[in-house]
Amino acid sequence: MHQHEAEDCVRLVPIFQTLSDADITAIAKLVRDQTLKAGDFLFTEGTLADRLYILAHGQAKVTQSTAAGREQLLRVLGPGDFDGEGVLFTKGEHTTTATALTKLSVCTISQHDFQALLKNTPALALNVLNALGRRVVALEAKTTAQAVASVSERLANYLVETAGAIGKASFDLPLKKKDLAQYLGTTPETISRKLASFEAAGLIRQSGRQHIEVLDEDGLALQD
Amino acid sequence: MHQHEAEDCVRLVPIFQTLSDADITAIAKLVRDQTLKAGDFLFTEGTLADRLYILAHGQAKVTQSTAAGREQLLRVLGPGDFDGEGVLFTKGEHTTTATALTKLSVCTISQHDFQALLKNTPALALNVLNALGRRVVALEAKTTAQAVASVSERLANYLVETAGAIGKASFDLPLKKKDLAQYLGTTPETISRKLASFEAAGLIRQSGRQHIEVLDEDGLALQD
DNA sequence: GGTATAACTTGATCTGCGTCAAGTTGGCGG
DNA sequence: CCGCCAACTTGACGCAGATCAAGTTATACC
Repeated sequence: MHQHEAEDCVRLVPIFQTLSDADITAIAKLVRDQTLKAGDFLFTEGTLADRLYILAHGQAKVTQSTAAGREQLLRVLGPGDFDGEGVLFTKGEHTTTATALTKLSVCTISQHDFQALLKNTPALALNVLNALGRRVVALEAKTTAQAVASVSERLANYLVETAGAIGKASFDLPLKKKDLAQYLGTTPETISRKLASFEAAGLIRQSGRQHIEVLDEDGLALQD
Repeated sequence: MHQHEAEDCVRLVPIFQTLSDADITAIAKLVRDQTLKAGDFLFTEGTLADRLYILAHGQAKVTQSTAAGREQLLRVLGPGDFDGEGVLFTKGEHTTTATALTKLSVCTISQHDFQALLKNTPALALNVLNALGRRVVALEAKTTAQAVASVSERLANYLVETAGAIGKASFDLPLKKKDLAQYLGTTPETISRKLASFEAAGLIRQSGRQHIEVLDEDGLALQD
């Protein structure tokens, strides 16, 4: 059962997906898996980074905080996402904190084992390069948006993207407003106000705590 | 001479540095090198990304712009830095623009050749992973700083870092104020004012257009 | 070495959004 | 089904920093 969990986890992850069955079984043996409940930490800023974390089920958020104590949400991990690439280069400390948003299961591989894997499995190294490449592109886009776009723009854009990712115009926000605020680099109050004004403008409809219906995607796209 | 340039270029680059002489000579044969003058583009957003760019001499800036037309400076490339990792994964378009800041020479390798290199040289793949890992960490830090720190903080921090990187308290800014403003996510006017106020507070001394002397590093570090 | 021009400075004004504070609501545990 | 509490909303206010405008240097080029 445990073993089975581990193999599931390995099969789920894009960076392992193109590998042979034999490779996957071998990797599964190196994997340790654990279950966390919402609010638990996968790892925290400043601690030794010596394992790679792979999410099997559930969601987690990755944050970073400044001396001033404010926190920025960098990305949300879903099933198949991984983090902890501090492991990949010079052994060092985590520069971010990962917190479970839901009950979740996560698989980990030690730095040592993962580096050995990379050496023996060239295809894996390419897969990881691809994944990191995408991370860089996504982060660059986020940095740019943060710096040059207004909160309205960022929020409107987020709604359109999320609707697109989910595939329909009516959906539940995957994040609490507080987390969404951290993600967009603003405050819950401002999120509230902007959503209210979008609704007043007939661009969206809100109901319940988290439910949003996008009525006018084009209108949202041209929010200043 | 041309060949010599190429080999220089390959030797300069950290991702190639741990490789054997034989490998380096082989790689140098795949490299194409060119010279650009300040203001020229290495590549532009939206064009096909099919080469890896490695800076041999000079400096370049990497920027990204939004629909609204505003531009964000993501990073400055110096000798040995590389970019264009769009090449590394699914063939796609550049999501950023790179512009020469000075006269510079750059070496490029085609996607095809680079992927072949990666397959045949496992050590190279690891080096590239390390470099990308560092890029991710740096970008995460930049995103966080952008979102939660004031302009004063970001500017003060930039001055301290730059002084540290150069190794002395008195140095020339490597960037025009306009570019520095784009990098820090603000405007040239604000940079001017903040520098003036740092000088008034006795934290720095300015002379000429670009010259800065850091007088009180600790004082800068605790700018709000 | 003078002068044209981009780079920068300084000032005045305006505004988005953060902050603090005081409600209000939804949903879950008992 | 009720009451409690975190999550959210709404309002009032202030300020960092953007913007617009009008000088004031530097530096590069003839």
